[in-house]
Amino acid sequence: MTKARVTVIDIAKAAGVSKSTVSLVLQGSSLVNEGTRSKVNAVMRELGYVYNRGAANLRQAGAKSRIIGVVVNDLTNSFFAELAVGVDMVVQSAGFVQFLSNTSESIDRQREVVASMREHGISGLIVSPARATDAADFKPLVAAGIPVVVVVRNLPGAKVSSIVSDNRAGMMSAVKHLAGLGHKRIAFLGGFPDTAVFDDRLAGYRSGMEAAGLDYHQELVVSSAPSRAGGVEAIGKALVLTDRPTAAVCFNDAVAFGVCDGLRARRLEPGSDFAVVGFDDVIEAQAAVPALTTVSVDPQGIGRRGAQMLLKQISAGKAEAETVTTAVRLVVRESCGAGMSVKIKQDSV
Amino acid sequence: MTKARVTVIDIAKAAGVSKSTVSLVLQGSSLVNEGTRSKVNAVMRELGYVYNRGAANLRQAGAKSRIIGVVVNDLTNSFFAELAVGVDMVVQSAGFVQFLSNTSESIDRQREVVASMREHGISGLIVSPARATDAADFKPLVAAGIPVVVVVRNLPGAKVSSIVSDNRAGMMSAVKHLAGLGHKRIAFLGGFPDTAVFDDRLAGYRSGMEAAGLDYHQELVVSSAPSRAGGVEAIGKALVLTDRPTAAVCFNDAVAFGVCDGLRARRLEPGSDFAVVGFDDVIEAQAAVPALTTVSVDPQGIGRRGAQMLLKQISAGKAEAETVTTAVRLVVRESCGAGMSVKIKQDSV
DNA sequence: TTAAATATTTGGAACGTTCCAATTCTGTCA
DNA sequence: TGACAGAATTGGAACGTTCCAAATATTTAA
Repeated sequence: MTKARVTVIDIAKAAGVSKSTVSLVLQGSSLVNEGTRSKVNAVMRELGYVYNRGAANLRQAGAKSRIIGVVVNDLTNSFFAELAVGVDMVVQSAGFVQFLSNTSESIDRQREVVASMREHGISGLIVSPARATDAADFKPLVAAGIPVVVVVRNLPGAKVSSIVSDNRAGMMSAVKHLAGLGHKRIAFLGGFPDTAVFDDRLAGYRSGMEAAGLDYHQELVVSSAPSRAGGVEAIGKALVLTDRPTAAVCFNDAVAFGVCDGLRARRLEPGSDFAVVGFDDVIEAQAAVPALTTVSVDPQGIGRRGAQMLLKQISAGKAEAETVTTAVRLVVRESCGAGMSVKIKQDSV
Repeated sequence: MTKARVTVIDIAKAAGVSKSTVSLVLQGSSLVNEGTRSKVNAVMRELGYVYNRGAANLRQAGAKSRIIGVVVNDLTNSFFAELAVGVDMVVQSAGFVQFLSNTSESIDRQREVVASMREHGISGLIVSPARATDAADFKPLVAAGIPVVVVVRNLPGAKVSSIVSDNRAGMMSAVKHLAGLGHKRIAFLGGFPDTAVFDDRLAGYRSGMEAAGLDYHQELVVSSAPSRAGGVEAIGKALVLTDRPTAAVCFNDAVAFGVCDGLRARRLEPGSDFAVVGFDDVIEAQAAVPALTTVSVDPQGIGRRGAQMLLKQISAGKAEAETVTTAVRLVVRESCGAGMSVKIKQDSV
């Protein structure tokens, strides 16, 4: 059953050449004679040779494992699944393979996973860090010359490359859109205030309000868990305000869905009675009823971009930390009140 | 920048012992003196030692890489993302890491990916094969003593373990449920007829009809792509039948969503005017309007189960091919006409 | 106090590859 | 024909670990 592995030496013997020659063939060297090459290849096929990257990697002693580590904080979220697919695309076509792990927002698990990947000799790492990740956590990696690209959530203070979507501009355009529909009291709902992403989106909200000539009211921003349940909670608080909002931008789509739930529970129809805009454009956003108006961030694109950046750093051998923010765009669907917009505008004219 | 790797020899030297002793410590052998062990550990921490699994694996020459390959045909589909998460859970807690790749239904890519994984010395493989995968494709792997577990789609003829959900029973219960609501003409919509999964589900449909004492009509089964678009197409064909169906079981949830779209396009409300039942219970199913009645298959559970099975085979060293079908359960929500059911039943009493 | 038993440690020799320096072929030119 | 350049090939010596058999240190029993 457990057949002895067929090695480069076996095939050398069978082909009547030396192991060095076989090795040369393996790496496609131009030094080897055409005839020899094809004979060796034939023998390899015949004996069912499989290349042992571990051994090769051992000798080459460098960052040549051709393995890319990918660590995400929540693979169940289709946003991150898409991201992983994007990474896989470019990584695969560059002849690398991807180690993928899920941390479920646990920093401990993240640490384990990263350590394990390191032991396996990854050539680079793409990570969407778990909440509250210490910026210094990836220090040893970069010190060892392993490029790291942080995506989605940035890690202020860490000297690594990162790709984040333009949270500020996205939220700003959402607010401006709502203002353009005639809304004056626009709430910002959901999200944990201690994260960089929250700060960016909130800043976008403020700029948007300002640009639309609307006042910023502290009570209109109500934070909560960035989840569906959090959305329900947030809209609940917002609706008891003496001067009720008529629209809301939400921290993300999950919150937005929760907000819709909460509205319905109070006999308000999202879209016609209250405008809601999400952020992320997850797959469910367009299938939902009403279809969610949201800021689309193209996670697959981020994945591809991050992978490209990482590969570039790997081949350059130099980890020049760069930060890019990717463009986002507002996708207008129904939840912002496409129909209602006309009515409001007529009223105000 | 590129620091010299610190090896077991370095730490041996620094700790004043031999490399063999360090190695013993590394594998937690009970042979080594407690004092020595802690000294060695201290030095390791101090010098920032990182274990080189490649080298270890090379020596151990066996299936001890602690890498599990996971290959899915469509990671964008949240069903498979969930599955991967399930695998990751058990694999990770057993101290393995997961190589994950996506084939996007391409057999070529699947071949590449599997070959690459093999070169990296995976200890085992979990795969949801791309459509039209040749059963013999995994022969070399098992011949080399690498356990393979096929999930979701089975590969008739391949001598590997597999886990599939109980497609037959699931579809049967769906049909029986609809029949119980008073429906007589129940269609089977969507799916490609050349797949094993299709055959199973169709068989379940037939048994269900039979059990309910309903006739099987060839024209009531209309196949199509197993996608949303396919669903639209299928319901279109079904509605022009002279003797229209009043309900449908669908190949999967995507088809079911398409069927709902198609119904609405014809001014029919899914649920009240026409009952539809899906299969898979993807995340969107419960958030949709109307919430989809569907057969829940717990992809994460399949992932966990598959991983356990694989790990068992790995540790046993023996690949006893076993096939398990996991239980499914019908989740009744709105799209089968929860409200309508009462009415129909009253009518028929 | 010594032999036997047990606990601990230790040098090599692998594992399968790549790299280097050196060697053996070719054919060409004088 | 001999010398020489280039093309093609080749035998070790790594790489960082584990394993084995053997050596050494420490106890225990008599």
